[in-house]
Parts: sequence; C-alpha cells; structure tokens
Amino acid sequence: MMNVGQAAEASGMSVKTLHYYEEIGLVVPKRQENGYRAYSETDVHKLNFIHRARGLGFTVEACRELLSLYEDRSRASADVKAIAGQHLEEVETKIEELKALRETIKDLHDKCRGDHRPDCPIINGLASTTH
Amino acid sequence: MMNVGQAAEASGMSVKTLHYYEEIGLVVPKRQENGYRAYSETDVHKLNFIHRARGLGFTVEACRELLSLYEDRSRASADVKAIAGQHLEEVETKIEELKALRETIKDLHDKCRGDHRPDCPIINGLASTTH
DNA sequence: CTTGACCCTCCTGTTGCTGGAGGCCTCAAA
DNA sequence: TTTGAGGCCTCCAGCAACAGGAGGGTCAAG
Repeated sequence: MMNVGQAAEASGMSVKTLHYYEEIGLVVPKRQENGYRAYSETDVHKLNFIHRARGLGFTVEACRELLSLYEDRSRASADVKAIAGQHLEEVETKIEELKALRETIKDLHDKCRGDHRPDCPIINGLASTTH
Repeated sequence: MMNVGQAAEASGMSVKTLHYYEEIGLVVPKRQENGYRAYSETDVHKLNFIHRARGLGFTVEACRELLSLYEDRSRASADVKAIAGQHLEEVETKIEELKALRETIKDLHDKCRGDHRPDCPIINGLASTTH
C-alpha cells in the first residue's frame, strides 16, 4: 500500500494528476483510516499503464477503454487494435496538416527579409484576402 | 457598419467567436444606440486577418502581437519574422514528436494480429515496464 | 513539543471557444 | 395592431487534462 506521493513517484506522474484520475473514476484507490489514499500494487500497475498510453498520445478516455480491455482477459485483440488504429490515423492526419502548415509559414518566413524596414510579406500575406 | 451576425459571416467566424474576441479585447467594436455591436470596415479587416492567422496555427496571443505589428506602419519586418520563426520551430518540433509517436504506435499496431484471441502486443507493450 | 513534510478538500485558472437560458429589439406579414 | 420569427443582448456552464494555491489535518523525528 502506497500513499499518493509514493504512487506518484512510482508511476512518474504528479500527485495532482492522481487526484484527477480518481475524480474522473479512472483509478480510484481505497482509503486508509486517516483518510489518506491507499494505492495497491494493481493501482500502481494501472497508473504505469496509463502513463505510457498517455505518453503515446492516447486521450484519457481512450486510456479508460484500453484499461478495461487490459483488465478483461477474454477480450479480443481486435478490439484493442481498433482503438490503436484509430489513434494512428488521427496522428497521421495531424502530421499531414502540420506539414502543410509548415510549408505555408516557411514560405512566408523565407520571403521576409527580416530587416528594419516595414515592408513584410508575412503581414501582407495575412492581410490579403486571397487564400 | 455591420452588426455581429454580418461581421461573423464576412469574416468566416461564428458570432460566439466574435463575442469572445471582444471579451479578451482583441477586436472591440463600437455599440449602436440599441446596444448592438457595430463592426467597422477596419474591424472586419482585422477579423479576417485573425481568421487567417489562426488558420495557420498562430495562438490568439500571437495574433494579438501580429495585429499590433500589422497596425504599426513603422514596425520592422524583423519583428514579424521573429514571431513567425518561433511558430515555425514549434510546428517543426511538433511534427517530429508526432512522427516518433506514429512509429511506436504503428509498431504495436502492426504486431497485433487483431483477431478474436486475447493475446495482444499493444496491451502487452503498454503493460510492460520497459520503455 | 515543535517543526517540517506529507496529506486532505475545495476553488480558481489555463486555451479558445461552444451551447444554452432568459430576455430585449426589430421588422414584416396578417 | 398584434404577433411571430428572427436577430441581438448578458451571463453561466462546460469541454481536456490537469496545475496551483488556500486553509487545514496528520505524522514522524528531534
């Protein structure tokens, strides 16, 4: 049994984050007599699981799903794969969007002399109604 | 003079968004006698400017800076270039992060058979303490 | 017995809006 | 002239995913 500070340390997250996860019912520890949170080994495993999933960009709600699949020993791997696949698509879409963005900004950025004179293609680009 | 609905239409943003921009002091229209917002031509130009800058991923605060530079006819283009350059770096960093993310998720995703059996490398990967 | 490190709950703030409630204002049709 | 449909107004709540702080209880060491 760990109290919240130790569980935070062990899982690499902040105390505030663990409070939050309890509040939203993601990982709800038991309580000691004095009211302190008591995290079990299992709780800490879950926290580590979540920590890694969050690090991979899964939303907290996706973590909740993954966690319930993690705990369901009879679940099909297809269910998990579906969630991961969807997330993968989202990430790929985001990358493409950002790449397009980069090109546009880079373009404006490159065209700007960046000197003390007021003429600036970036500003002009943003002000023009084309695009 | 346009009222808020027309200004929203003209700038391609929602009425709520214009309310918000007024609240944060970004574009503050005058008022008509009846209390309705009265957007001038200049206001609408600014809104269009902001709309495009936001579309390029500039934060609202960056928009505020760009806008003040936009209005300052004597500003140096270097000032604008600096903001754009910083944003460019952020975007590039984000792209790299997402690419790394994609590889990791793709890896797990590819390894998972995605059938009805419970064994799943994705879950295993998230549950293992390595990485 | 006191000090300092924990722990607790509750509230606010973050970013950039969106949606809704409750209530005027305005214009055109009946 | 009334009535109905829009629009407009302000204020409040909420989204994600926490962080920070106030104000207070608890615990172990010196």
